[in-house]
Order: sequence, then C-alpha cells, then structure tokens
Amino acid sequence: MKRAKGFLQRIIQAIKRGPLRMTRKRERLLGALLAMDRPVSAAALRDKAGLPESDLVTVYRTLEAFEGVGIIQRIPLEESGCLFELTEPDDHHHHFVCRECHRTERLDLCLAIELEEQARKLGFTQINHLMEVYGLCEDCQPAAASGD
Amino acid sequence: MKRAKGFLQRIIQAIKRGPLRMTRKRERLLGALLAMDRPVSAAALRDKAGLPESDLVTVYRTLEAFEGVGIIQRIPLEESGCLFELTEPDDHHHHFVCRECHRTERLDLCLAIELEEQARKLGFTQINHLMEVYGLCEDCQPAAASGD
DNA sequence: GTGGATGCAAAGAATTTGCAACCAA
DNA sequence: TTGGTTGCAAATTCTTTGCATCCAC
Repeated sequence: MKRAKGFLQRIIQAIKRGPLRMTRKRERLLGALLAMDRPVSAAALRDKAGLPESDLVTVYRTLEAFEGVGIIQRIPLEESGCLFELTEPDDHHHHFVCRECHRTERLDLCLAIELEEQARKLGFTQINHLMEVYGLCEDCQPAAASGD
Repeated sequence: MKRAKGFLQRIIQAIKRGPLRMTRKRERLLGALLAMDRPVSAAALRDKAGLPESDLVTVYRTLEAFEGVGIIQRIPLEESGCLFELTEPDDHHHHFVCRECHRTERLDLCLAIELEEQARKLGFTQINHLMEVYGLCEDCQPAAASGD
C-alpha cells in the first residue's frame, strides 16, 4: 500500500483549505498515520506519535477534524471501538478486520449503488452505509487442538 | 411483517432446548418483542415490556441469552448503541436504519458468499460480516428550509 | 434441591465536553 | 490580535460484572 508521492502534500492542502491549522501535534499524528499506513485505534496512534497518555483527547479531536476534511475514515470494530485510517478524499472502500489483532486488509467490493437506490425507494435520504468483514487472521488462528 | 403462526412456539422451543429457563420477565420481554415486531433498543424494550428502569440489566442479560440461541439479532447503530430484533434462527438479513428515529426496513441484499470467499483467501477464519444502511427516513426529513 | 435468573450497585470502555491557557496565521 | 487548538478534569453513553437472593424445573 505504498502512498503516491504527493499524498502528504494533498493532505496538508486539504487541511489548510479549511479553517484548520497545522500544529506540531497534528504533524506528529499525521506522520504517525503515514508511517503506520494502516488503520489504528486512537490510543495506538497516540503512542505511535509519541504523545503522552493524557493526549488522547487531542487525538480524538484531531481525528474528528481530519475526518471533516475527508482524509480520515472510521472503521467500526465488531464489539466496540473503532480504527482510523488515513485515506485519499474520494477513496471509498471497506475492510477485512481481524477481531483479535486488528490487522486489516482492504476490501474492494461495495454495493453502494444498489443500497442507495433501494434506500431512496424506501424514502431515505442522506444515505450512508457500513460494511466490514470480521474474522481471525492467519496469525491469530486458535491453536488447532483437539477438535474445538 | 406478520409472523408465521408457529413463530412463538418455535422460539419457546429454542429457548427450552438449551439450559435456559422461561421466566415471567422473559415472557414479557418476548411478548414485547413480538408486539413491536421491529428492532428496538434495550431501553425501549424494557419500557414496552413494562419493566422498571432498574431492570435494564435483566434486559441485556435476557437479550444476550436469546442471542445465544439464535433468536435475537443485533443491529449496530451508526454512532453508538444497537437495536435488537427478534428473528427466526436462520433468517440472515441486513437493514436500512433511520439515524433519527431508528425506524428500520429489511434489506435482502447480501454479499456473504463473496465476502467469505475473499476473506478465506486472505487467510481469515471464523468470518462474520456487518452491513447496514443509514439515512433519514421519510418522517425525519429536515424541513426543507432556505437551502441548507 | 439445584442451577439458572434477577436486583442492586458499581465497574468499564470508548468517546465527548467545558473552560481556561496557548499558539498558528 | 484572533480564533482555532490544547490540557486537564470530568461527564456521558451504553453495556457488563459481582454477589447475594430468588425461583423455575
């Protein structure tokens, strides 16, 4: 999943286009997101960015701000919580998520067109959809014991 | 969405088949679920069943038990929380959910086969998937004011 | 009688909010 | 200077847990 060259530039542009400001913390968070290049939880991101525990609030606020300019996508986990992924503004896609280690793989199957059509027929507007696949990845298989 | 005649009987059988017991509270909750015949939150179910506020714990425990025998399906909401729906044991389907009033409509489109195949290819096991469509239903449209 | 069910209180996780101090543009 | 950003503490929401008591089978 190597990023295109101008990715970071486009992201910074997207941020500065709005009323948002680029601060040192945001740079670090952005750097960490780019370095990891995979969806992470808010806490994991904070750690990777080298921010102290108390800064979880800043992480959430930053992610929310970034989500607002379309460069962060939120991936709900099966039970609770979610992961955040740095994406190009119009790159819609879903994921396979390991429910154990949270490793994710990109999923390029989507029913957006059909779902929105059906939803509109039912009278819905401002339609949005969610689709994620959960399972145990190769590294998290239960030790194949007796027969469980 | 009228239920088949023997629905309640099959449900009670499913419950008694396991180590579960039918108690007065469970009967009331089951009755409320049947009466509403649509997905509801734990709190709404408690109210509909006429149980006191303090019984939310019992509602959650009951729903968890029922989920275990396959007669309850959980529908995650867009932001947080979820709805619970009474279903026949093998009736897999998804939903359109109004993010405002939580009204839901059944969605009979599903990519289960494709998703599981792709997931297996990636080395995943114990695969599960989630797909829900959110929007504003007819009754919850924003008053079409100026141009917002 | 026995083991599952319930009541009450309290814990828990993830995320959000309020407000004063701070700093990027 | 100005208004977005951050720090700290605390609140919120939804859900789960512990444990003594209760009741269905």
